[in-house]
Amino acid sequence: MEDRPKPAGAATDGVRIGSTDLSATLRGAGLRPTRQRMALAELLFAKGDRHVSAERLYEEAREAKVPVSLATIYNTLHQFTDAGLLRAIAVDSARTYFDTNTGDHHHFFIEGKEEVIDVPDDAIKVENIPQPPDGMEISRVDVIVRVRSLTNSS
Amino acid sequence: MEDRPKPAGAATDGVRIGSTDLSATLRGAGLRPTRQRMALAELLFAKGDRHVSAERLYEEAREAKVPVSLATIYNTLHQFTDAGLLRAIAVDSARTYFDTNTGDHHHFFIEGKEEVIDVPDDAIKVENIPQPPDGMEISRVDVIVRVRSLTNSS
DNA sequence: GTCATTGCAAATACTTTGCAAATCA
DNA sequence: TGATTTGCAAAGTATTTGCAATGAC
Repeated sequence: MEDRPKPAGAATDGVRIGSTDLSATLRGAGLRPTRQRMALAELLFAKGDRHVSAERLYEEAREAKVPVSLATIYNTLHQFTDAGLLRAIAVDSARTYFDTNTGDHHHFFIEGKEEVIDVPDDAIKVENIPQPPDGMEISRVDVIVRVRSLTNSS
Repeated sequence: MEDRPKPAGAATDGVRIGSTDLSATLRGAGLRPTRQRMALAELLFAKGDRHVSAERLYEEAREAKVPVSLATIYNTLHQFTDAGLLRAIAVDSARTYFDTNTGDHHHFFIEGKEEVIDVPDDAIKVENIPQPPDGMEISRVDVIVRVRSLTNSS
């Protein structure tokens, strides 16, 4: 486990990453702005909010001619997540999706297409969240609205 | 894929399985009441609402001296799920949990212990669920309240 | 007896890890 | 230069599948 250092100065929730100053952002997160981290950050944050799997980001990196291995993709995604630049979402017990929007919001999960998209406008409100079990505190509340296409019924 | 037949007469949501009539329940779901299906159904439904992983059920079966293979555990869990006797929950992108309560309710997920428990009383209400994307219908809304112990902070 | 079901072992999908080579400050 | 990071290949974990043997009716 010599990879994946816990960054000291982790960013706080809801940070928005500009398409510039990536270098500074990485440094602020305690991560050296290396070629692959810069390139991956660019891919992740340049296009607005996204939900990517490791494999998808790997493909995009290949398409963009960014030299990077799948192992590095995984390491980087986790480093970014630990740094608060990404958020991991568990919708599908098969792969992990990483969300570039770390703010408070919820998701649609499109069954069949295995795709995650944001619920717009943060419309959803969850009421009456119960007391967590004894000695526990709530770390996050996730709402997943699973949808399927009206045709092509599974 | 000669295993895992889609049962014809799938049970409707919210069915409660009594500790008896397992045989009839299985038949009703289009599944032959075989030794292992009966035994697994017994393990699953006799003790009230539970959230089990395949591996956990496998252990329980071994402890109960039920002769069954892990492959059959997986097949059976999926057959029961397709039949509406179980519900699969994705909380942790690592393993799938199966819930014996198929009714409308939500979950706590205890980080660290990797354990799923029901939110009591169906207290949670989700408001303002937005329109699904075009040509899509909502199949389910899942709320996961992630909790962690106050001590032992991760 | 026939067809569904089971179990094994091999295969698959995703993710992690050890370690040597390359890179960054 | 010295510490971090990368990449490869191997390992690991959860799950699925092919197919011969077994079991249900």
